[in-house]
Amino acid sequence: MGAASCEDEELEFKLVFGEEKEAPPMGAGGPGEGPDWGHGCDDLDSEDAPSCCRLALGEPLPYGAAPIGIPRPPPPRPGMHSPPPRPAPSPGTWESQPARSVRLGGPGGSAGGAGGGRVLECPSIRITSISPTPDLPTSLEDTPETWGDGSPRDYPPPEGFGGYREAGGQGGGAFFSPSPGSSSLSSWSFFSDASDEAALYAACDEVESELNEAASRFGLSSPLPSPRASPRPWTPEDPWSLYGPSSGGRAPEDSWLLLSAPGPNPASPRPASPCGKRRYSSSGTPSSASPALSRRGSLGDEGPEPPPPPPLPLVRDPSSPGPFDYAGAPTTESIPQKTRRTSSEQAVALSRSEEPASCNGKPPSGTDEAVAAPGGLRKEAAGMDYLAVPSPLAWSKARIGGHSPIFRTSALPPLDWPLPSQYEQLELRIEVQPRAHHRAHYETEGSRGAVKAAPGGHPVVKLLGYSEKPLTLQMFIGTADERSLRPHAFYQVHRITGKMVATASYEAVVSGTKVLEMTLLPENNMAANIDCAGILKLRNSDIELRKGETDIGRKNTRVRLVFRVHVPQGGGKVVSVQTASVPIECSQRSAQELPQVEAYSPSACSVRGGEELVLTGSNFLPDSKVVFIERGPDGKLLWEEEAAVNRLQSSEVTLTLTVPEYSNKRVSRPVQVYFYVSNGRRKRSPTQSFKFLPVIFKEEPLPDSSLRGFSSTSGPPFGTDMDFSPPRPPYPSSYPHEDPAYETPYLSESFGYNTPTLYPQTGPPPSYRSGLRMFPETAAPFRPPLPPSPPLEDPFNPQNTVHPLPAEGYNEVGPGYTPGEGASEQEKSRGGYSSGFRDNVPIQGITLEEVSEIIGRDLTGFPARPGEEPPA
DNA sequence: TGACTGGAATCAAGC
DNA sequence: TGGCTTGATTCCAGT
Repeated sequence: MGAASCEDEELEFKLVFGEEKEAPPMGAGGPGEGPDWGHGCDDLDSEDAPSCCRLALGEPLPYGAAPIGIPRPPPPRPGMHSPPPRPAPSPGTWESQPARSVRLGGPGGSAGGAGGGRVLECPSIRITSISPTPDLPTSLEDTPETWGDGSPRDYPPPEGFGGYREAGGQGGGAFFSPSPGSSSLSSWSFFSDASDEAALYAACDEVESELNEAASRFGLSSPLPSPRASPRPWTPEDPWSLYGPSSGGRAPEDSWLLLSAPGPNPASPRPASPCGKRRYSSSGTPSSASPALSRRGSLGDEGPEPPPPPPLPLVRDPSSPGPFDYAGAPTTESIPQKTRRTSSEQAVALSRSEEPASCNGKPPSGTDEAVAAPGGLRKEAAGMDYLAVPSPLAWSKARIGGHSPIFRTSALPPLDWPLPSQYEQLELRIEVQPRAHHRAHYETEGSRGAVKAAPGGHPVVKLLGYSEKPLTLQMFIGTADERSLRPHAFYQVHRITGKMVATASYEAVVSGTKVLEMTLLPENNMAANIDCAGILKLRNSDIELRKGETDIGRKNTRVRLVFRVHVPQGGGKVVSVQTASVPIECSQRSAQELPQVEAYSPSACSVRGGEELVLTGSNFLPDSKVVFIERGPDGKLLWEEEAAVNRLQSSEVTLTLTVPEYSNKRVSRPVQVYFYVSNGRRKRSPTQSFKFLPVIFKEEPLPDSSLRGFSSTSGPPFGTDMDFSPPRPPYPSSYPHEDPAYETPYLSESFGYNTPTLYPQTGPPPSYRSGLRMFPETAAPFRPPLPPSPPLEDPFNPQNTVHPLPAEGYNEVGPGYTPGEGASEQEKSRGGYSSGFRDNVPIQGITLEEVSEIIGRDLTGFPARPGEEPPA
């Protein structure tokens, strides 16, 4: 077992660094020497072992697998990012994110044992001559926590492949080192001696030009073909076929359950519920299992999390196999007492404090408290307190900075790898979006059918720019939070079959995520009707119990359908494009109770208010309220005003209201505010953006911005001009839980205000705004309902990546307005904001200087909120 | 008969 | 400590 694993590992390494030479013979690492891939499986018959164990045994993985030696995707569990290279101590150097140590197989390493193998330090890989992300703090180097070393994430769950249910202590005590089929990073662990490390360095030096590619492999698919897979006649050159037979280990409908059925009773799809209802604490873990993580516990309430348990000997690479690749990892003793909070309060605290700390994009796992802002941000009234998750923008940036969607057929990107929806002429587009609600079914329930489209029928996905031959369209359930798009830990796609289902599909399991594969046929214009995809809800407690799982399921009920296709380009390369649907609320309750705003018009009006605003959506009640709010950079509620709803012109799907007057009618710039519909406490719609315009402004599209090619709806954070963070979906509705204050900051680029603000950024997609020309007295065009196919913005698509705000130009009505003109250097450095401000102010009869004079304080350098005058 | 749906009961946990 | 509230999960019945 060990030997085989080692061989694979070595091959993997070669590929990662572009060494396409013939793989050397089996590498070192005999039994007891190599990582104990098979830990936890020792007592399992290889035939019956779950995939994870087969993996460990050197058998193929479902996903990806073409030629031997192709790195396997790391993301053992949905949501776990593949780690990017990190800056090495020496300038201009990238260093991989290896497992720092590996517990080698040894006596006692079997499942259930405590694992007694020796621990080896794993070498780091340095890739030179690469300009690292400048803003990645070098402290990363010194903070193992950055990648969660020693954190709960590091301890793979025992459930093994697909084991999202309580494992009942399976394999407790045994550690699993990265699977041989795991990501390339797991390779590090394999090079446990100096020579290997030297080889690594040498290899790295050779592949400078392929760094990106190499980086992309930090966690790519397994080279190992799945034994179950079968060739796909219709896609001879489909990249997936290149994955080898595996093709994701296409499995029968119930394969997921089969594979995932962990624990003592794999035959039973679910543990018997003691009393009909399953108790959270029924997991058998001392620490009342997941939800123990108190649903509403707060950092403040709980205080700082106690220091993490002493680091276990095995510290796995974050990118290395996770839950699904491990088996036999300790359960009970290392289940992290995840102090999670589902409230936005928590989310914000984490988010804000985390961003700087998680430059690699990975939250300091297990140490949420550590990064939680003391005194965290209060939970504001607006929005539901659904889970808002941290926004590892920096992580995204570091991770995919500039990476093109071109991959080798032998190393397709993992599911959590952000991909553009468009590349050159290729574009994967959702022609018909799914409904905003789809009640997912539990395993204990029958299927609740396929996801449907808003206008009826089902979602339709189309690949543009290619029609040569059939391709495989992959679909999985992704997250809909503000973090980068990734497989959802609590939802899986569910294949729907039946006579009413016209689209043939196959199920595959890719790194623990169920993937539905369909075929895009040229005769169908490379379009697929997604009538075969339902959504399965996994029990929160099962998922949260997984080792390394940091997401929470509570209130994390929003998903997106993610579609991905790999288009062969010749030369052994493919272009991988991906798109995601609008968010889909999957809970029954929320779907029934939460008001949803799907469209509204206008999107802006004069600060005087008084205009009629029409909202269309659902779940509006006779006593629904519409509240406008504005928040400051610190998230503080600056202004709140309830709009007057015209009940006579309102219905369950329409609300007609009068826009309230803005608090400060002397603003010189458009003011971004938000509104939400409230059906009562905790029953609020996602916030929608709205703008109050000063009389002097009108709105029209900006000329092409340099950001367009890269920006996402998240906008370039921290004043950087490039942000590859996954785009936020361009739809009006946001997250029901989202509180504007906790939104991703954006830059009001239109004003060149380069200081990052924490203004929330929700609201409609730029595409809705483009062309918007708004005078205070001129209503904007009606915002379309959730579009049938609002293309997701993507970092690589210059056409649909208009920054929300930047997309809007505010041209002064009066003559002579030239942002930045005559501005001081300082002003220019701020993008002319000040100058614009000052230039405009006089129109309203007062200048900044005058204000300064009045209040006796120099405000010229004061970074006032965009769109608002300094206090007078 | 089985899949699909909608509704609601029950439970756990926070407030 | 007990009641209320909320969200998750399970169950039931109708189509």
